[in-house]
Amino acid sequence: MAVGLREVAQRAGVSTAAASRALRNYPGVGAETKARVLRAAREIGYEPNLAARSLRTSRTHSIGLVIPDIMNPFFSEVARGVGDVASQRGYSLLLGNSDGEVAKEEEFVNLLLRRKMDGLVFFAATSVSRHIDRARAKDLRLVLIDRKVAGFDLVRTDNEKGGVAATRHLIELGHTRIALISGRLDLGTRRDRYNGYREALIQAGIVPDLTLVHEGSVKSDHGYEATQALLALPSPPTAIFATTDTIAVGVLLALEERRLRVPEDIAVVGYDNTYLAMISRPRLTSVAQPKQQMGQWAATFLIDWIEQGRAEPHEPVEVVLEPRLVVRESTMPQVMADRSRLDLPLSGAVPFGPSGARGA
Amino acid sequence: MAVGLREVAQRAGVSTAAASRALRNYPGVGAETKARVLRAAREIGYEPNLAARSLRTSRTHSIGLVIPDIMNPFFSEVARGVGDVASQRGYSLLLGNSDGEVAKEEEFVNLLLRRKMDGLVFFAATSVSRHIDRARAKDLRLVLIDRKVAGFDLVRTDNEKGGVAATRHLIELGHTRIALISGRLDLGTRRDRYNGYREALIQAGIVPDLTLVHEGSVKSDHGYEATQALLALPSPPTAIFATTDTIAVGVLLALEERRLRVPEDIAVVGYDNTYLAMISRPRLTSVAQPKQQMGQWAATFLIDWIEQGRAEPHEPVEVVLEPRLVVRESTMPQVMADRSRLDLPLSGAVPFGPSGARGA
DNA sequence: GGGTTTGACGCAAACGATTTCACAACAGGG
DNA sequence: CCCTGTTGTGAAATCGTTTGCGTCAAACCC
Repeated sequence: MAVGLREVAQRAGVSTAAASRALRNYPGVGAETKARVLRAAREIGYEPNLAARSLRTSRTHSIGLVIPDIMNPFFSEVARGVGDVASQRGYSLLLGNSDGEVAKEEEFVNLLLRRKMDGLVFFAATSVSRHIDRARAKDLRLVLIDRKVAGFDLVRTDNEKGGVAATRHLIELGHTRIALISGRLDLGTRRDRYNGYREALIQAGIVPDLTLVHEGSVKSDHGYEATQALLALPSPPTAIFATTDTIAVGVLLALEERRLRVPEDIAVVGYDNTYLAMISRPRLTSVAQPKQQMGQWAATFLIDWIEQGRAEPHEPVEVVLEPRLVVRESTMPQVMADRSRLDLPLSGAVPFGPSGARGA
Repeated sequence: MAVGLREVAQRAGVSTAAASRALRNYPGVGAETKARVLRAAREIGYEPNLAARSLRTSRTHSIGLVIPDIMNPFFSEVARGVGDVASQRGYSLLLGNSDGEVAKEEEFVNLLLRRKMDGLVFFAATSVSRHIDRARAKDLRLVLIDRKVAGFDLVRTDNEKGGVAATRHLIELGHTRIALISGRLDLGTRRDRYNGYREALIQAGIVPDLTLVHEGSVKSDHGYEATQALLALPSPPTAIFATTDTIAVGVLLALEERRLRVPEDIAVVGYDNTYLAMISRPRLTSVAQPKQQMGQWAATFLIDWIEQGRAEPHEPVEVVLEPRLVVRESTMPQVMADRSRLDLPLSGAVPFGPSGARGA
């Protein structure tokens, strides 16, 4: 009943070897024979068994993607980018949600090993951990996004520059007491944004004030609570830089409850330019990262590596994409006044090319 | 260099057969031998090759998920539900974005066949198509979400009831001219919501007015444009039922531009209760579907089917989950006044059990 | 026309596990 | 002491491909 290569070969009156070569149009098989094999395959509805092929070739044509949570709009956009490139180049994508927990990450790395996936795109929770060392030992192909890990390729945006852009924008609007609300600062990306914030302040001759810096989680709750704390200060800030749109949403809520006007009383900048930023009222000025592109780059890298190999020893590659400040009403009321259309990135792929990237 | 079962067996001084049994703790191997094998395996860091296993057992322990677009918050929540159950039960999840295009769906079904995945959770673009027939012929295990296809299991929510709930809510608030803006009505779910809307109107003695019904896409653009059209009517509606939160976002935008107050001038209800609903201003009253649960159910179903098989011939099962109306300020200004916290579903799993479901 | 190159094709050995079956070894019962 | 049943173990077949190598005929060269 099972229709395998054997059946195809039999029907075409050739050996399985010939059939195999014909189907993959591999040299060494005559035109006429090939046609006969192809026809036979079509007639009996042959589909190659990829498990068998993998066993033989030790290539699975599948890559993994480990992210903290697919429900987070940032990650789902990246995932979309990875998925597009993967399917376009003939790879399957295996998805894993780690919730940022090392244990779950480890589980997926294990799976990668057992399934013999060809590679992995990885948002690591931390830069050093047992499973990453193991991955290194087994010389897995790993491409990281946003978190630098020694020895592996990395795709990221310039978060420091983003932090500078956001802060400088507020400074140019005349603000001097600018607060920062962030997730835990032990992570590279957040640390970079914070550094950018500091740097912009210092460059403008403003002395950074640590009472205006709130470190916590990236959840809206934290934005909400931190804002309340900030407003209770003797001299509260006139602007808030939330290093995540999700945090910014909490900030806006707290301000709304206090009946403070945004941006007249307090200006707010977010980060990531998810559609939270476009939907909130007022719409959020936010630092955009090319999320889909990040995914596309990571996948392209990984697959190129898989298919072309590498000269050894090699320097790990690092692609740094540029962030872009998108100004909306939460800092400048007039700016969106005439923009009537809403461009939710709810579907459709972005065009993708090497533009905007630079190696390092 | 490669460490396989052979090496483990050799090191433990047994045959590969014994080693295989020991590692899967399959009966027929002595306690002492087993211990030796396990230790040997651990010592040399053995990981079974799943491709080889699949080849032999014709089970891959992997399932596919085909959705239109992972960037759509509705689908990413469902995906999270599917992913959680899959990984909890030891399955890998392969993700495919179809963009609702039949061609891409077909591609993924092909892949399913070739990779010999154990099953597929599927948001089909249409109920009848070549690849679904093919799937039927090859007796693939398919579980559908939201779109009924003859002969296959289905997980859905009661969209008609949801439509009734939304509409009745507006009626109870005193509205009689209630518009509906929807995506294309040829899809079952949307048709059901529309039917619920009609039914609720008729039950309340209101004659449905077709000039108040706008069919188009589910994008925000459509909501925006349809609203403009509705406002241009000689007697415009006092309430709008948008059958998707994304549409509702466009509606709110159009109303805001006309300086119409929501809900005082026009009330708005959305559908899906994505976080768009919680973030927009005013927050949207919306019909909630238990999205993660839908995914969890679908995956549970599929895996149960895979592992336990079925009595043949079987009736396809249909699980219908209950929608729930979440009332917010876009219909009742006072309702959220004291709710200070924001509960963005940006991470974390929901508890999951059979509650709330009924078979059919 | 003999020798050599070429190209098409088949044989059979992998790949790394699972599983069937046969066979020891050993115990207990008659 | 033989027979039977139980339990643990190993040899070998198998899953469906790919691929190295050998064969053979046709084509080519001088």
